[in-house]
Amino acid sequence: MQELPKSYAPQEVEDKWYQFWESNGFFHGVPNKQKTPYTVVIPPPNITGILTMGHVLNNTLQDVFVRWRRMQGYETCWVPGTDHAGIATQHVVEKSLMKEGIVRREMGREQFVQRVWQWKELYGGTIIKQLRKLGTSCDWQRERFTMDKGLSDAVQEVFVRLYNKGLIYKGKYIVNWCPKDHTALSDDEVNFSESNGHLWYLHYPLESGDGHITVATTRPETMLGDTAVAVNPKDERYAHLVGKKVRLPLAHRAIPIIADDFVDASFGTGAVKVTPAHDPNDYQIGERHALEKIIVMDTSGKMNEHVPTKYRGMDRYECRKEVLRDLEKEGLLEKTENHVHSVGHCYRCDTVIEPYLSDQWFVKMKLLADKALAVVMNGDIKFYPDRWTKVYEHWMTNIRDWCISRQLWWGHRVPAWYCLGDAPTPECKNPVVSVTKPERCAHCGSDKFRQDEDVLDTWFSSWLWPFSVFGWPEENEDLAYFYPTDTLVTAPDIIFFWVARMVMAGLEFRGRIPFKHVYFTSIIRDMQGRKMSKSLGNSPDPLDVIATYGADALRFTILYLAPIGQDVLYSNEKCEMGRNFANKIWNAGRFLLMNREAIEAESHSDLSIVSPSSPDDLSDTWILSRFNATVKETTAALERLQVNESAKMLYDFMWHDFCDWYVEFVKNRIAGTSDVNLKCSIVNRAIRIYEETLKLLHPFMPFVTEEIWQHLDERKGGESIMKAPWPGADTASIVASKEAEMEFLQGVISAVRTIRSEMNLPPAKELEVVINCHDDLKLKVLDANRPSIERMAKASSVSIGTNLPKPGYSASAVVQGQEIFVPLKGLIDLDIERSRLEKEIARLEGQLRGVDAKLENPNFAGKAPADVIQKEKDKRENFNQTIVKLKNSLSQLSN
RNA sequence: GGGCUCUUAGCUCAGUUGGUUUAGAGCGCUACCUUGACACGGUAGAGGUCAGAGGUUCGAAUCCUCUAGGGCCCACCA
Repeated sequence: MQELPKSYAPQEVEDKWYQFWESNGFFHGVPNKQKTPYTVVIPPPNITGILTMGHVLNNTLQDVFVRWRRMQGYETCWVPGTDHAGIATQHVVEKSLMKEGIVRREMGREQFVQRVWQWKELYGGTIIKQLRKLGTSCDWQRERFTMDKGLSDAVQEVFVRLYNKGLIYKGKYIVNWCPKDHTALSDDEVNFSESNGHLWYLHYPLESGDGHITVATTRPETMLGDTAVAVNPKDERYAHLVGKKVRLPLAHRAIPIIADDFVDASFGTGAVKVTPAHDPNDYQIGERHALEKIIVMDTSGKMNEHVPTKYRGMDRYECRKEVLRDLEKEGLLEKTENHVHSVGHCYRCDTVIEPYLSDQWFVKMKLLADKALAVVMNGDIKFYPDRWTKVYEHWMTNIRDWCISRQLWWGHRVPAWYCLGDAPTPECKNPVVSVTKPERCAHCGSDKFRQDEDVLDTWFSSWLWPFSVFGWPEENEDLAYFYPTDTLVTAPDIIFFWVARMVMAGLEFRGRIPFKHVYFTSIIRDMQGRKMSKSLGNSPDPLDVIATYGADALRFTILYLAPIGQDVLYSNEKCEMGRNFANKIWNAGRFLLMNREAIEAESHSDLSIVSPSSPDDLSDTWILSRFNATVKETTAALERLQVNESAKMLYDFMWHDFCDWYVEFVKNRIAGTSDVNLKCSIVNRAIRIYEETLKLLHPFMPFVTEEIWQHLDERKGGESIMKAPWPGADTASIVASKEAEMEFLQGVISAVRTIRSEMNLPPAKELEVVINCHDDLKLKVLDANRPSIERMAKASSVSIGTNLPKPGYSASAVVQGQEIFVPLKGLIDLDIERSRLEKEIARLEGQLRGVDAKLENPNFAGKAPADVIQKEKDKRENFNQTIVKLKNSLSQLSN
């Protein structure tokens, strides 16, 4: 066996092992009746996306769950894929065309869509390649894209089914319109932000000629489309005007003054201009009062033919200025106030959205939402952390219909057809909804049809993801076996976009929930707490991090840092923790292998055939106890989805228990014997525990664990740690008394080390140690581990006995009631020792006072459980004894 | 306007149902150590009235109320 390098070099092994796993098909899941399935579907990243720290957290978490369950014997299937991301992708391709001087509209729809496909083949899915660098064990044979044939079929099928059920309808409604992208946006795609605007007070003259009514508005240009002025019916100031008319300035139209409850009499002047075609509230008022709806802008936000000639063709903001100037000229602008209000922006291009009346397709949500709410409220689906349940509930009970049409070219086209017959009947205006083009119009018999121009919201394909990836609507074995999925790991900001809608779709089309657990991840922020964003340039490139620190280091660090539902402040330097840990694991393995080799050479035999000795050694019993406790607790934490907890426990066990103490004991025991068989068994046991620990670590750090595991033994071709069984906890090996014995032993060693350090004694200086022990069990422990104490405390001799006198000029300590003396004649500085002891006594007396106070409190004695009281009494006893002994030492210091 | 969340060592954060805690970790800091696994390391330290006030309890970082200050989400206030 070649010697392992001194430190772990992730860059040299990661790709090798990833290819090994993938080419051996270890990631692939197939229906297997003998096993329980464990299914995860990836939240499909945008095809335009590149890997961010958010993806790293999200996908590492999924990988931990999947690798862990796979080792537990589940038939795992983690379906990866990408989302076609309508607006985002169209944008990217449009931009690249622009560089060639090509305008989308000029090249035509068909050609453009073709270009997007070309773009996708060339550049799309970068993120998928990057994910492999992270080590994700996705089932790549099942990779899907939301525009794949099968998934597109699913979309069409769903549209038709919902339409036939009356849950999809087409209507004229006020939608959020992006004048730049020329498309409607769903409510969720609009970002509202506070902005400093103005409130303009406009005079609308009464038609009767006597006076005017003043309205306040933030968008004066829309006044050209006003069809009423509304006041609150209870507002006495205006009661006499209701039913009268005003003359709309500039447009010179007469419009009525109406009364509507919506109007807040205390805001502005208490009178509102009503523009039903350009404001959602005004639209509602318009519906209630049968007002005309005048659209005054075109789809680019320019004023159209329904406004006076002089404003036509003006941009909405240019028009705003012009309208204000004209009103002022006519003396109709009363005043202008500064006004902070919230303005909606397009989530893609940040253009101010325009409420706009247009023809759109909608999904009726009420019925779907009621069912989807129920399965979360009754616990069929559990959210982690639970508090998102409330957010979900609030949204689901206040849900509005979902606008699913988008005026884009890239996406799933609405499967609705319009008759183009030469002799249309009135019914021919109604669309025919069908997956395929209808052969003949049922009304006029024509065979000419035009398909709806709109495409569907991207989320209209994502909400089917948990079953469309398995081939739905086709019923097949995969779908039957792998659906429903188990754990969904996603960011809380898409709880409405995606999570809620998947629940609806799952129930509607499969009759079953789409997943059982939803893990909402943390948000990764920079050290100032800002969100990672392109414009701030504060998002590290995970691939750089992997190149510098290694994938395992990144994975472990981010898992360790991210408790469920708390945001994480991240910087690259934090990955040093993971890198150092990987290196620590590496070197522990290196130590064991080096020793085994040395012993094999010494014994001229194959060490692996020598079985481990029975665990009569305390360090063996202890490490087994600690190991099994770690298995138990780590597994339990994973079951609660508390990945950071399990990461911490493994870190502590591997570093502090295994390396800091156990390996040191192993060193001492090997050095302390010439019996080769004994040496073999000591190292074999250590290797075995180490190997089991590697398995526990594997889901977190797949690469380093595989690399070492492959060195640990001669492995056959297709063997991998990722196929090894997840260790089970042998609870019988968890022995509290043995852990207590070890704690005592560690305490003794630490006490001597502390004396050495505080007395400024050189590390190489060997010390005499005298232990005065009055406890039979502890005596046995000390006696059995004398060589370890000698080595680990650097002692030339260790005298152990009952009633040993305190040597003169010695430093002292008390561990669990037993006195430890280190004779230091000629070396001791009495002042240092005195202050050491005084400080310790003072500290203990402080503790003692606390315990005394508790015990003297009659309420405590009366109400606390007996075991708690006993514990406090034991504590008091301990403190007392220790204090007495230390005081004794103090008084005899100079003897 | 509603709702959620956070405030624990210089920094970044753990702390599951209130009691084995003398409140932990990593980084940073101090002293010593290049000892045959590891300086990406070891040993020993310093450092916190758990944001503040009240309450419940025998007992609170942990449960409740309020206050202050961060962050987030939802909502039609023109």
